[in-house]
Amino acid sequence: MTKKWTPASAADGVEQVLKILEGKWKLVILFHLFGGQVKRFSELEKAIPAITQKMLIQQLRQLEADGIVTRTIYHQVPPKVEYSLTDWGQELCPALDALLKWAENKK
Amino acid sequence: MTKKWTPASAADGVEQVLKILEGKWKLVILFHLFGGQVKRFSELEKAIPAITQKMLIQQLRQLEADGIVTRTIYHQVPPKVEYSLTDWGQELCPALDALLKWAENKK
DNA sequence: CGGCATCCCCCGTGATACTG
DNA sequence: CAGTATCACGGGGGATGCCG
Repeated sequence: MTKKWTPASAADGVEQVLKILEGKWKLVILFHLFGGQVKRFSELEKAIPAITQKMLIQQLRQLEADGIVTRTIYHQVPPKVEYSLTDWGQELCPALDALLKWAENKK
Repeated sequence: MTKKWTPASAADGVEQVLKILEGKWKLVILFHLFGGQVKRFSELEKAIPAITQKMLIQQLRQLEADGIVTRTIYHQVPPKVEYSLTDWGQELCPALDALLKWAENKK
């Protein structure tokens, strides 16, 4: 069943979501992790050449704080850190798919 | 069928969408217009007390430019302008619904 | 290799006052 | 009623350099 919204509460809810997705690079990062992919910090850097280290870290930390990505640290030399999506993060995929389909319908 | 994405193209597509939804007030406005509602400028002002005139206009203009809302002007005194969603704008509703449902699934 | 700190600039937002 | 114009500010984001 579709939930009952007031304009205010619905906008509030989606606003929370968009705040999570906000930030120039979050989506790019997410799409690189969708499908259960696990990537190292340096792999993400290579995959997204235009991003700066500062931004990559910052956005990853926010995604982590929001419970979307998981950070796994291997205490070894050289250091190794892997990023992957949480289950909840994976479930975001269909929602973004809906947005993409909507965008394609434009014309 | 689900479209085939490269991380880059998918991120690009959704980024365009988020750019459209961006802006502190767009979502609030949209939810006030969903379901075929037609609202006058002053009605939107009353419905969203915290917004300033400048912001309301600006966001409405951007939504209009993006093809999401329609602006109807009645040349009379006093002036009267009505805002409503385009068909494409209405179709955005289910996509936002998907985001809301995802957010509810958190915990 | 992975991450933090600092400086700086730009733009989105807000407050206020004025107009057709 | 439905805008436009102007000023001011705060924070997101970029560049660069240093640490464990």
